[in-house]
Amino acid sequence: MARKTGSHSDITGPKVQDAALRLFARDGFAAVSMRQIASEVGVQAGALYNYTPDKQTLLFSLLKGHMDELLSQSPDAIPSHLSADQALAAFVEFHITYHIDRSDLVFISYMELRSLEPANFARIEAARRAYEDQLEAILRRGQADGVFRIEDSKLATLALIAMLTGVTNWFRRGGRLQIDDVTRHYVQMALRIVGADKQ
Amino acid sequence: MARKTGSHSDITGPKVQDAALRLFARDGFAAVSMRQIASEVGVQAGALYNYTPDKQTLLFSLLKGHMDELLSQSPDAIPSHLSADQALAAFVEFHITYHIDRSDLVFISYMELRSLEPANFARIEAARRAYEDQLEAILRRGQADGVFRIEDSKLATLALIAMLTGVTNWFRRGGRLQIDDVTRHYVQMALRIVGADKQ
DNA sequence: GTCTATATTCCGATAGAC
DNA sequence: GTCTATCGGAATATAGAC
Repeated sequence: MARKTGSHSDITGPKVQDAALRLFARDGFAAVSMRQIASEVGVQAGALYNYTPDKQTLLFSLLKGHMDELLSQSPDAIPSHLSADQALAAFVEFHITYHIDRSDLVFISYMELRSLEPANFARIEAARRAYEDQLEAILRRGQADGVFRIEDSKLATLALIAMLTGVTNWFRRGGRLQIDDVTRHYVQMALRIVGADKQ
Repeated sequence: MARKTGSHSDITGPKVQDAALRLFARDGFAAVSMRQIASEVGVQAGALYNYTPDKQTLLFSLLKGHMDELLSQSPDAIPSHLSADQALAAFVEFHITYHIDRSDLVFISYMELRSLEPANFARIEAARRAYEDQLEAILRRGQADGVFRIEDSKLATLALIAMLTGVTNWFRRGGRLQIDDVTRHYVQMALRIVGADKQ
């Protein structure tokens, strides 16, 4: 079926998101112009406004989509057949493998929160906290079961998240380490942090 | 001694740096205008150019000053009377206490590196790597002494730095935890990561 | 759906008076 | 050292032709 010339909404739409993500991560939201995004996509600036009402909403939709997918793919409850240390290992593996090929999204999710209007900011922050709460639930379960030796589960949660997400800052495919190596080491470090390593 | 009206270089200079740091951290380098900075300082935009040749150099001088002071205050060698675990504990305490009241600098040092010209970027990156090498030296010493059980000292260094620096993202003075509480917990977690905790 | 053209605003940086 | 004024350019977003 031939398509009318100049009608490419199902192609152009994702290209706009991809280009915006890449450019926002590379240069920062404020430094990227709508003309730059349009140029990457291969259209003129005016055409972008068929896909987003404004630049701010374009950023928000990227971050919202990221958090929604993260929350939909992460196990929202601890499977009952797993012990706390097994659940923690699974969380570490999930977190690293999910984020490792999304370093651009991780970067702008952390950095361009401030570029969001307050209402949009609040929605992203709430999603992030919900995700962190999943990890803290694992730590509390390990505390309760006597498997983990943690004094402050909130502090340990924040320390773990920072350690794990930091991988996206330096990991490069084809580098010295494979993803499996990285997850194995980080699982061990995570178990050690909570006092559950098997020596 | 009376001062000539309109002459305030020793007062205005630091105010320019302070205002630029705060605004860059809040809104991002590209989003902040020289007019905004001038307005914060209480002068007109043109007057800023008595203190910096351009906006880019203003950012670089902030980051360079930060790294220079960090490197000058951190112990550049491991005191010989300290064991590796004592040296690690000292590093953790230094890193947290140094950075905890400099969250703006930490933030822009991580985020606005990309806003630097390549030559300036390289200088900041080199300083950052030199700092990380100080931590890795401690880990290698612990490995050699048999005090630490680490498979990959580079990986452990990156994990530790990420975990420790993450404190600046959430710590607030007057909050639930005092700095001493935070450092105590993080020293324990750091020792656990390297396999040197005393159970 | 995309284009061209444009209204409006703001930017970094400089020149010259005081 | 700070001011006012300004140059040259680029920004977001919109209007209307096709």
